[in-house]
Amino acid sequence: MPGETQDLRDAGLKVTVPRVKILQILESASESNTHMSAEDVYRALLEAQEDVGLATVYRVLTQFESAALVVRHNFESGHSVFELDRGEHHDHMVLIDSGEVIEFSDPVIEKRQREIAESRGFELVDHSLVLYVRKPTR
Amino acid sequence: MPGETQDLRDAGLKVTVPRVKILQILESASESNTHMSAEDVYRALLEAQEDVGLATVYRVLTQFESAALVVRHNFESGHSVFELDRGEHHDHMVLIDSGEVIEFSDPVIEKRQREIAESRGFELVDHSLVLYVRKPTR
DNA sequence: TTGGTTGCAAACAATTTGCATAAAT
DNA sequence: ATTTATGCAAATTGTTTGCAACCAA
Repeated sequence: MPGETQDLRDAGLKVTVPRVKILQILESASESNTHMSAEDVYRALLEAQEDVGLATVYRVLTQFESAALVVRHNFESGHSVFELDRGEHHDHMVLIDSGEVIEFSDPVIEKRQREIAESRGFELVDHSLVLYVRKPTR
Repeated sequence: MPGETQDLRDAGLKVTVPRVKILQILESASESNTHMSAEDVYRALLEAQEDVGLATVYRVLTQFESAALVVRHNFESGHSVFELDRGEHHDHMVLIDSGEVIEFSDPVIEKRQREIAESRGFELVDHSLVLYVRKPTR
């Protein structure tokens, strides 16, 4: 009866060991505000002695994305990273030196984006905003 | 003495046929506000009867990026698209249905981004903003 | 029981690299 | 004459798919 089981049921997915375990891994990553790649999740599973194939990790993550349990980001080309969808929308700030990701949300920008799209005659469906920042030189 | 030749010299790159031709292709794409993938550029070269290898296209585009002649975007995972860097910064709006890319620039958002980074104690170095929009349903 | 799920290997797509040859300065 | 660039094929990387065995409902 842990939460993961219910989350999976709600998403209409069968409750299997790989899926529960992957959800748990994403949950702990979420606590430390970390974004994981499929490869990262795969390694975490191996460390936890779980014998899950990499292909399954990809399949499960894609299913989770469709079920809106996770959000996929393509910050850089070459690979995707995933994070648990905790509902509230936010944007990202990436520290150039460390690669650390900080989340933020700003109503002014959100509003302005909608205005810009509408002023061009469009409806804003989604957006992606990443600020690349660094600690001031001194 | 065409402009491309000088651009390459200024960038410290040898003036070769592939490089000049690729610059020209990116220039005409720039006029029609189009973003091209490496594959797109490669096909354009073939159509122009230029016998340039795909690997060279990748190498040249990467060099152009380092030389700040072009900007690379990763709108969607799987492949990069390139556009000539005409100096003025701008963001992008992608039409969900057609994939068409529209450029825009908004001082309010630019300013706010800087404020957000600074309020967290960081210096804004760069950013990426993409609005995914669609034509209103009716 | 039975259809959804998994592991494994093979298949793919985008991009990179090694190397011998060709071209630019 | 040197140094750098190119073409081609082979190698890499990230991700997807076919399929037989497996497992949750």
